[in-house]
Amino acid sequence: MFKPTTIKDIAKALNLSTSTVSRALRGGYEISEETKKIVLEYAEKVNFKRNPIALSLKERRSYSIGVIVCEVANQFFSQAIDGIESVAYSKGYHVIISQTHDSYEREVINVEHLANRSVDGLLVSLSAETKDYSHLEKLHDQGLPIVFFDRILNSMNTHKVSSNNFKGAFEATEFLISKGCKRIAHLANASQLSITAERQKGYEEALRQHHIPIDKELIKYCKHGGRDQIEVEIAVREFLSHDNPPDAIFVASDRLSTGCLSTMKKYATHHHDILVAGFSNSELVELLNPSLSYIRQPAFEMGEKAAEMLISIIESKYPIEEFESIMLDTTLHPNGA
Amino acid sequence: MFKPTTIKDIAKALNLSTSTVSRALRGGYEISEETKKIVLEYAEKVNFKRNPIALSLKERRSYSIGVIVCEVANQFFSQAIDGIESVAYSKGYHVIISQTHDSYEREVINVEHLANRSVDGLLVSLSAETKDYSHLEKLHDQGLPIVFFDRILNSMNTHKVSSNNFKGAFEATEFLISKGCKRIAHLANASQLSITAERQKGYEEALRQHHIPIDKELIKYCKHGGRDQIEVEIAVREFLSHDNPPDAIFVASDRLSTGCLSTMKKYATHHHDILVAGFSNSELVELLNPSLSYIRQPAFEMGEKAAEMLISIIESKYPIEEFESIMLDTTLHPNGA
DNA sequence: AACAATTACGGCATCGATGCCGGCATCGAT
DNA sequence: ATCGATGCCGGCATCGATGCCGTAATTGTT
Repeated sequence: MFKPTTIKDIAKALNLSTSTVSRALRGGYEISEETKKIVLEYAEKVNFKRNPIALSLKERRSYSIGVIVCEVANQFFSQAIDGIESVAYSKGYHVIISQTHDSYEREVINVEHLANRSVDGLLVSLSAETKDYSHLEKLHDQGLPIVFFDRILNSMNTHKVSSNNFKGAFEATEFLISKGCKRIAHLANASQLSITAERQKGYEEALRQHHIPIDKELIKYCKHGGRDQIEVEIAVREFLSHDNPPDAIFVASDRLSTGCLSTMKKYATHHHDILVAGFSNSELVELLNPSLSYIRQPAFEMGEKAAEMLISIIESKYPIEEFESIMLDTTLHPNGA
Repeated sequence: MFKPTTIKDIAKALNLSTSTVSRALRGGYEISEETKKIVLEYAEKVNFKRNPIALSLKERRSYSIGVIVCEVANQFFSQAIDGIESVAYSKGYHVIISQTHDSYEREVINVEHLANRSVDGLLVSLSAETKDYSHLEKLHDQGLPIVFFDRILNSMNTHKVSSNNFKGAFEATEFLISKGCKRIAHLANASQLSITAERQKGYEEALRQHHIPIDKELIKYCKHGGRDQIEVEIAVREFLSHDNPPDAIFVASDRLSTGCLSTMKKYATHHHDILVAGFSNSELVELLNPSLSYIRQPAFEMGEKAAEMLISIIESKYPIEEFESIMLDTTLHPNGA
């Protein structure tokens, strides 16, 4: 069996009390230099590591933060996680990652699991399916620090980090217009997500400013966030088979963008006539065919910011009253014909 | 502050002892139906959740398993993690993911962190840089269950899950030969990795069987696993600028495959003359240009198997003597001209 | 020399949940 | 009526580390 050395083992071996050993190892004040040296050397020798579980129990904190994302395979989130980890590690926190796969039930289970395991706080990007937020609100009311990033919950009073979705969508749509497109479809994520509304507004505003009518038949939502490829296929094929088909598609997220391209390659004989622009943080975008103009979010920085904010709440001595909402800029990368 | 209800709170509220409450909530034997009902109802009412930290301390186990991978952004690993999670969740275990980014130091830090946090076992895929295995051997000797997957450590006596790298590499190379390629380069991972040796053997055996000489100048290793894109670029550009350049490249891993294509697109004017085949579990492969013939590993199944094996060790009442090595088949997906 | 002050360490309770053991009460049996 | 059996529950130690408090021994002060 796996039995690490404890402070008690050291105390017994050196004929000291556990208190003395503990203080020799930590603060060290009130302990003679001589004893300290003996203890430190012996601890080193037997490869002593203090048990963080015992500490968590006593101190009511674990020095770990939980992260809730839909999936780590999505490059936006894996980049954000890298940002989160870089900040967390430098401040002595461990990161526990949990995937919802855009399922509401998984989100509830994972959130409760992490809360029970005494994470000191939660970084949350909502699942596409989530419409009921009571599992999060309950914990927030109990005092658990929560910071949202990307897919935020506006109604909760806490820190939030997002990118400028309106502007990103606006620029992408305007780019398509500048390329001469007149009928621009919009493939959107689940309608209850914050990012969906913001990006749709950007899309519609760009059309409006360029006097292009908004056609509701050219806007389709994927309510499971494209968790199943088939969901995306159906939507895109409806666009393609429209009486008056679009000459461009603006896609609202990473997974949908690639799903859209796959479908086009599979079914559209003349897919080079349709321009596609979408949100994507994939590192492979430049290699794609059909090509994709893409809006990139500063995922790493968003992760950093979110982690910094969460840790500042965790370590704050007084309850926070004033919460911040940070918005970072996206960048447009034009591509293709 | 965040203070969940404890068993003690319930005991006080109902004027019972903590032992009684505990037994009422759990086994329930020796407790009258009446008391049980009262306790259960009250616990439900105040949303009681037992504290897993306290349990971990007492029971010396956490019902969580640690996973060490180089990076979750790599689709092979994110798929493997999905497999791990599906098994772990169904057996009541939580999964803690840790990324090494193919750095040896990060691997050591993360392994020790997880061991300290009392994971019940570890699923490990080695970092590309790792040559010294003492951090893992020490824990294994202390009795911590460890199962390797993909990038395994042959010298350690434990369960292992891998794919048939030899066969996969052999088939890919043979495919390139069948397309008429005569000078086939090999872009490999760090030389100390198990997968590197196995794949190189498959590559060389295919050449041998088809009477193609093995040219050591056409084999290049990326000792950081392509962590920096520049590492891949240098290797590929050396291939391209060779006096007698290759007409095909067989690439040994996911990240290297995409890095190779990027470099070719960037620097090779006639890159369509060079066929590329490589290991990749990316879902975007079919959309890539230049196109990539790819060998796919059953990542999800590998994760499942590895998790099942680890949990079987953890839950075994007697020390395991006989360890298994499982090997799963890959599939070749031809593409391009 | 007598007392205060400081040094250096041990004892003990604590965090939350569990389980052994011990005890009280009620019931049935002889 | 007395004893054993059983049902039902509380007390207490335990897991590892910490920190308050108590205390012995040594040093310093007048």
